[in-house]
Amino acid sequence: MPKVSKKELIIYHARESFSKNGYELTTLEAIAKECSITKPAIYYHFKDKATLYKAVVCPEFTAIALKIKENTQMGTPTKRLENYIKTFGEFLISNPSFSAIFAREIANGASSMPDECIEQLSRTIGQLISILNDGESAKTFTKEPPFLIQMMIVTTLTSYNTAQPLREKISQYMQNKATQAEPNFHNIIDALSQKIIKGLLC
Amino acid sequence: MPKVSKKELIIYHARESFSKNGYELTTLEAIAKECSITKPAIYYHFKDKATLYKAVVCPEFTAIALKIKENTQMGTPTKRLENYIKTFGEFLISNPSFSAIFAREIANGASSMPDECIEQLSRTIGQLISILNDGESAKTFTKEPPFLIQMMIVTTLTSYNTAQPLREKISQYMQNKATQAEPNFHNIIDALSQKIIKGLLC
DNA sequence: CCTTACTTACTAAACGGTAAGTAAATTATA
DNA sequence: TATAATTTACTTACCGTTTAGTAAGTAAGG
Repeated sequence: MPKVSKKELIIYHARESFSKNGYELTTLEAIAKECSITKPAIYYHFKDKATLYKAVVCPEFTAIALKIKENTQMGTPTKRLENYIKTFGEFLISNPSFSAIFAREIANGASSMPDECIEQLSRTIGQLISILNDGESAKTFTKEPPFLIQMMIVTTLTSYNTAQPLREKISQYMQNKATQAEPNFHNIIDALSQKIIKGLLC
Repeated sequence: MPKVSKKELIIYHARESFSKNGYELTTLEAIAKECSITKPAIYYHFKDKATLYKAVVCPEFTAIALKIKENTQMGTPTKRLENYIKTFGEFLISNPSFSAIFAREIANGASSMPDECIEQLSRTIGQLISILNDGESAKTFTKEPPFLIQMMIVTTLTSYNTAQPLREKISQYMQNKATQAEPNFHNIIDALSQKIIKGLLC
């Protein structure tokens, strides 16, 4: 029996809606309905819509930053980079709302991203930079712009998730091409990891 | 003296706003103001907001599909793939509004993308599939999910553009790390192209 | 009796879209 | 060729709905 407070319930349904519909198309009325309460009840727990949004996204950015840090401390640069990519990918699997929220934030230039999240993101990228630098020093990696590598990892994976409906629509236009079975996301993570590491090796 | 019709002027300013603010936060009133006309004048030229949006995005998708086709017909699979990536990248440079619009469409699962654009996108991906297949047959490329490669190319490049404000914010949190000069976008295209091709080679 | 956790009822503003009118250009007609 | 009719390209004024946010009231628990 999950003993979840009403506040957490609101956050849960808000996350679903922000992920599915985006910030603008999410209405507090709809969230309230999902929670079987009324809209002003949300205002009892949260100052306004933007604050609710923060309550939705900040924990996710904090969690991913923590996991990345935990999983990319030890081993060779290659192994650490592999773990970086896999940790991020696995996080997207266990937090299905995150891909869409993150992809929209990037598309919007992070204009509405709370500072707290940006700080967590910097930590994550700082970790990536340290891995790339170590790999460079050890002459295993070539020198590349770290932010490009970050984008290759995170936007490829998040967009692969959000673009699933697009893939389905596109495959309808591809009658001629053989419709191969869609790889599952674990395979996509592995394939991306291999491609990026191979691309970086000296 | 650029002889541009009022209709084209509306499309121009609409593109600017859709790119900068997204579909929901773009108001017809604001577009009208930019054109020095009134809102109903827009309705004289376009049925509704969605139709105006189509008029903004469809030409871009058609143009990129055409350019890709033109530039990736001849040469070795490696050269064709390089051209695919570079053509896409150069298109983003000459069409600065496109990155944000495209990135948002992907983030939204292309739910509001006109069928016409999806058809153009399918053509583009069809072209990529043919390059990858040829490379596979020639034993130069390993077999990879084409859609993953497509995402690695297009979302990395579009997001690299849209994420520029984010990069600036992040660099403020990175006092300790040396702030290396930001590579220009041509270099990013080259670097991505090399990484992807290297990752795909047998 | 006071705080918690709400509900009902409401306001204000924004925004997509429309109705109706009009000046200027274009075309048809006498 | 002068004039009447029509179309083009708008404007002013407005409507209806949606939605964030608020004021005020209330039932339950400590």
